[in-house]
Amino acid sequence: MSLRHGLLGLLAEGPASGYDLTRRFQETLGPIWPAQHPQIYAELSRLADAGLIEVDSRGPRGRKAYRITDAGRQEVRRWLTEDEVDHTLRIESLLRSVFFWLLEPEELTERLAQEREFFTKTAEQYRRLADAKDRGEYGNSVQTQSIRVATEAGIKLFQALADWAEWAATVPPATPEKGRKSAKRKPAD
Amino acid sequence: MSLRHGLLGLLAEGPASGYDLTRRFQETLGPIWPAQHPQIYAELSRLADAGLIEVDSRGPRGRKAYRITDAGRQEVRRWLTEDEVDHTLRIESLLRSVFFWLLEPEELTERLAQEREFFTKTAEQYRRLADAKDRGEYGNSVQTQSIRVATEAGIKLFQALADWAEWAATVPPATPEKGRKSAKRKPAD
DNA sequence: TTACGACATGTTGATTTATACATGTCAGCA
DNA sequence: TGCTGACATGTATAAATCAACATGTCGTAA
Repeated sequence: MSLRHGLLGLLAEGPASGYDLTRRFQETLGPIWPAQHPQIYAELSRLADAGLIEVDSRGPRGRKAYRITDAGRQEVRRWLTEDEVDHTLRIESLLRSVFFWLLEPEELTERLAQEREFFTKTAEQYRRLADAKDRGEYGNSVQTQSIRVATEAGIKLFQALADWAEWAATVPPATPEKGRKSAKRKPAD
Repeated sequence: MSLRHGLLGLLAEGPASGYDLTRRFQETLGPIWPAQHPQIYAELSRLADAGLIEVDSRGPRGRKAYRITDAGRQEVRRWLTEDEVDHTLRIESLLRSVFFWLLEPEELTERLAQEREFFTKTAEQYRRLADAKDRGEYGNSVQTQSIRVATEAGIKLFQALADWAEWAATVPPATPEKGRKSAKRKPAD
């Protein structure tokens, strides 16, 4: 249900078409909340049916821009203030790390180096974006400021992951079963 | 497809039943890769059909423990070494932060305080777990060491988010449209 | 003028994930 | 003995997501 509210939130800034929203979801929100255009168009129809948005204008090439309604504005605010935040993450890198013991030391080193590079680069990107915003390149509307705050999260998050990959590479390879009894599990019950 | 490999990875440690695996997905992997039991049982059937796992033993109450096959072991390793990591995240907290400008300053303060508390607590939990592991409470098998590494990611990740929430609370509330022109967007095209 | 690429919106089907329902077993205790 | 709660596995249904297909418009540059 977050896509629904994400769309409403973006439309609270001003009218936009499905195409616009798709681009913003891919460019700005892509790393934190991916969404493809079929899902977006479908959700826009549902939002319109529910009266939370309405067609604002029709442009060339069948372009339809939607505008948020009062009910819609109320609904985003309700979401932000009343709905519980779902803190579930889904990070494939971390899932994989649980199985690192299956890799040979060299394979692990290689993998961690790749991960570290990716995370470092991504953190860099966010840092550059934040700098541009701090220089005022995107104006200083309230919306821009919120995105600046979100960007800071991106920086800190990816920097943390980069630090993690660096740290993980320093962990000495486990000497399997060093005289200790293995973690072999017998079936419970 | 990650659930499939997650299950294979867990089974690489030793035989386990759907029930066991469900618990481990909820307890250990829950925060980084959620999965409910219907999905797990279904995937186990598919894995068995594919010959990547097989029934190891049958216990009381219809309990079926699965064992990974050689093909399965090969498949997890292939996944870890050859498949590209999907770095897409999905973080509702961050999605919401893009819309913070819709909140009154007091509402925002409240929200950020809640977020910070949650992230701090979670980081704490991981830290305690890591300490216990470092004291050797879980033995020192290679598997335990991998989980220790994953735990470190949890610590760093949630600490970064906690720091972010703390930092965000210090950002002065934007004075909307201070003589500058608004970010109101006209429909492109 | 015609061909191309960007714009723009949709449908279809497959896969994945989540929620709710349903069933039965076994251990321990009252 | 009968009840309860944890164990254990599944099905059914709905919702969310993704990949692929499909269609048509408009501007522009060769």
